[in-house]
Amino acid sequence: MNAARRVEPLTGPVEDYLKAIYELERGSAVANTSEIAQRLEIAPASVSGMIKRLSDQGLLAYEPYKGVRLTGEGRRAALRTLRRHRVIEAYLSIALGYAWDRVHDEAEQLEHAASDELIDRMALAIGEPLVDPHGAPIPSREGTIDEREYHSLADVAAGYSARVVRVSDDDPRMLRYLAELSIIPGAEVTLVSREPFGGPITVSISEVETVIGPSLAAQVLVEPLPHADQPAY
Amino acid sequence: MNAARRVEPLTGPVEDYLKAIYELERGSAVANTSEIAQRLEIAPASVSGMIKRLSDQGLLAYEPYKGVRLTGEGRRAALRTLRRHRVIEAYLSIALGYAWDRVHDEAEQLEHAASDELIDRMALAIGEPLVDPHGAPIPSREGTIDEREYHSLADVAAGYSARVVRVSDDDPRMLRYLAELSIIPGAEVTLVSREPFGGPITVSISEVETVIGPSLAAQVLVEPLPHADQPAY
DNA sequence: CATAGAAATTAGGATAACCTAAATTCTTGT
DNA sequence: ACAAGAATTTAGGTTATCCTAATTTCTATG
Repeated sequence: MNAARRVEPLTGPVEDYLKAIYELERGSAVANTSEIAQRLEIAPASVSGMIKRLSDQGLLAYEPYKGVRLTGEGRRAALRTLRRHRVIEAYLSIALGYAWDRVHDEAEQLEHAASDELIDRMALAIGEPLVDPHGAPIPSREGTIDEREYHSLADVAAGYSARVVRVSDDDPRMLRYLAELSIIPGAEVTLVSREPFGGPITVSISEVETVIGPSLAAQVLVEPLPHADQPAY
Repeated sequence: MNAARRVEPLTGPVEDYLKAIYELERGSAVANTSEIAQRLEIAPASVSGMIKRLSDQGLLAYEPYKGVRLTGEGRRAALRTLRRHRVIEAYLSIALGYAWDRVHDEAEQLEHAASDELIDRMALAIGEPLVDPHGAPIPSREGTIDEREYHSLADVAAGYSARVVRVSDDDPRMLRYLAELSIIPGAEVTLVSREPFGGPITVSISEVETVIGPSLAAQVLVEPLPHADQPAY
């Protein structure tokens, strides 16, 4: 029963660190200094310093040279920021007509300035959506989040179909390209064929065939659709 | 033909200084160190330092011990921030149902984080209003602003009527009190009587009489309404 | 299993924005 | 016209966040 209720609000940079660490942890259990540095576009030495402070503040567990993990408190703070970010993205898209490749950068700024009241009003105004415009799940006000893991389009076997659930959100050019191909959350995609040795993948979306590279396909998360044979992967 | 287009965006604190100086200048031609310090709730010594930097950056004209004035560039920056602030206030109130005593503080944070695109979309979504919820004029995208000056309710002579055009916006408790009395922009107020020597003022708003102090009345700006005799003041 | 190269940390600095205390300049009343 | 008090500035510090360069630790390969 420690975790004295924080009085000082977290600064913008601190929120960014926690968010980055949360997402890196999901991929590999611990977040390394260099991964964090790369994601935040900051020198690794700066990350070492910040990590030490955050660990002193009880927001993360840190063993030098072995990476960091969020504590319960750090995780709550990260999810609070993630909720802000994704509610803002959804609001900008639904209520203000933003293009889906523009919402990320704007939300990146606003998430540090918006009050809880604002986030709640925004969420209410657009019907409390469960996902943001890229299909990423929005944490609840209470700090719970849908942590289901999905396969990517790169894992779908030839002849199988899948529904796009989520695409990676931070590269505007990629998002515009995906939108052109109608590869957006909710779309049904059938995998027509794949070339071996990491070659291109041919997919069909509403009767139109397109060829995409495997690294792009890896950024598109899908859920399997029913198929005569089993299993989908 | 100098004024090299600024590359670095201004920081939040710098925007706050410029906004404060703009408003102080309107009352007295120059803004003094202590006035700025008081308005920003910062030590005067800190203001001296900041003023020097802003003056080096060409945002304001500064003569030690004599106060500061905005340069053209400083004024443009101040109006840009003021537009952000007031568009946000109006949007929160109209589109998100914020109470009018809550919009100021929220806008104070968001004004430093919102992009031009966001401000423009917000303004468009609520029909490009000309004033914020407190009646303050919203600068245009091009940086022009309605600088008309108004008398306050404290200056209205007994027997005359006036329309409320604007109230001071930064004290939530005062705003709630004014709203209770229906002293809000657009309201018609008739000055029933006034006690001498800075005594209370009796006003009538939609047939209801209320007594208010002169310092509160001074925060309420009005425009005269037609009256049998002339002039209104 | 030793060591080269990668990863991480420490050391030493910079900048922005604040502070308090001390010194300076201005203003005003007699 | 001058001295007291008010206003302002200067001096010296602090904190948060970043940097580069140097050093230390880890790890994977021959």
